[in-house]
Amino acid sequence: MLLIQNLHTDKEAIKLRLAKRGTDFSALIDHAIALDNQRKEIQTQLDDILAQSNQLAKSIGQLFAQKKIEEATLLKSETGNLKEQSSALNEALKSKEKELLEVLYQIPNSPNSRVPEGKSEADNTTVSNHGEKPILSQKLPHWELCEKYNLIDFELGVKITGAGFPVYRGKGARLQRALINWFLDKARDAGYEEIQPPILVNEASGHGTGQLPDKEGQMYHMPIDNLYAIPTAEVPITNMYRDVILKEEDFPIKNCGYTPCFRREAGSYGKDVRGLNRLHQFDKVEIVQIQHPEKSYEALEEMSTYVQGLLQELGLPYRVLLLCGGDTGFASAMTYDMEVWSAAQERWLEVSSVSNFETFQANRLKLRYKSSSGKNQLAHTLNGSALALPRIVASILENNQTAEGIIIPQVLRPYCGFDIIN
RNA sequence: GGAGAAGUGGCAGAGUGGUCGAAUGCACCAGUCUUGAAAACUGGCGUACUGAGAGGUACCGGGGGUUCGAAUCCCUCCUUCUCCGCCA
Repeated sequence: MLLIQNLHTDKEAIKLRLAKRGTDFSALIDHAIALDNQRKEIQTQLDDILAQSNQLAKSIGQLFAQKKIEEATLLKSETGNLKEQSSALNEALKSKEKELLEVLYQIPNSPNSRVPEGKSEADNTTVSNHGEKPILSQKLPHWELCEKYNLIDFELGVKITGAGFPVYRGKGARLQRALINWFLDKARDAGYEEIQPPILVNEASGHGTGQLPDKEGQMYHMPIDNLYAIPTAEVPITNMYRDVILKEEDFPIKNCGYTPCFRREAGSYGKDVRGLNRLHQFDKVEIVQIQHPEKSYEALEEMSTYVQGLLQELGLPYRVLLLCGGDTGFASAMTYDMEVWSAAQERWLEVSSVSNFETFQANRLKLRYKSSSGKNQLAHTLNGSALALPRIVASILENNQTAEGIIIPQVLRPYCGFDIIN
């Protein structure tokens, strides 16, 4: 959520930056400012009435103490009017605040100046390309390879749960475990503290990172206890810092965590959901940083470099995209996507998204730090996948297929305990 | 799941309807003293909204209520502790 104070002071600049998303948010911003001005006015009136009430109550108290019952009773009769006014104003204030919040919830983060203008993924900038696309004699898509080598059983998952809940078995399961462990070890080496968070979160956490209220339909919800299955470890890990005031020397905070992730993916169809391309349950190692505002873009680059290092070690051809305004996530100010080449599908698959949210999340989270001047200021939050498993697996299987079997990347062999799937 | 007790500032802890945003102690910050430190002394020491400022308002686990007035009374939810039950 954008800061209403910033909308007051930087209105035009923010409008200009938001325009890069390809949608005009001017009207919403003007509306928000108008609502906030109305809110302030009501607030001032209410404060004034409450001040009068408090004064009166104090006087009544004193009169009672002095046993001046009659005078006190007289004053009491004056309070009715004030009470009516204050409860009316209070209601007006609450509804105005709610109205304002609803408008603010609709305004996405304002993109960083380096973010290119554009409406859709077609307008993303390719920052770099790495590695060679393999030339294969046989090109089986990963879902056929999974069946051939009995690695992942999609239909068994349908039987047990439903589409998008695959069953990993044998070397398929071991490869999963190997990837998770390798990712976590690499993250730890890079200075990230390993976290094992809960994978069910409460409503407050959903609001903290912005999944609620707008993306409610994308999460699995357990109404009996009003808990949500996390769509990413970002939710529980970032929420560790909800309502926290950090010291400046606490920066940077670097956390990583492996969790299963659950996404309803309502509305997806076709080739996008084939095989491992899009699942309802998948595994991911996430990296999260809480940073000083002056250091957050440095951190973004560092995280991008880190993720690319993983892809290089896995030997997967990949490209880095700087997302355009329209494709940048709602809460993000700037996002790099890493996509790996899927040799049999002959398409790029997104395996990581590294974003700087600046204060957008911190504002909702009330995640602040005490600056050297002693003032509490919002921190910056960043996160990225490092990495999401399914598409990495798809890419390894497809790119490394040979007549003899699927060659396991060197770095994973000690973790897998085998070097080929055949 | 059942029964009981409790939740107050960074921590400890007083406060059971009226000058209480909250005593006191510890911690912390600044100053005095000291070559320096410690001790002692003096002062400061929560967050948010609002206002140019003085100030005003809200917050004593969350929400709601009673009252002229609530940390204090009532309802409800959450959390913690003790006992019982169940259980990886």
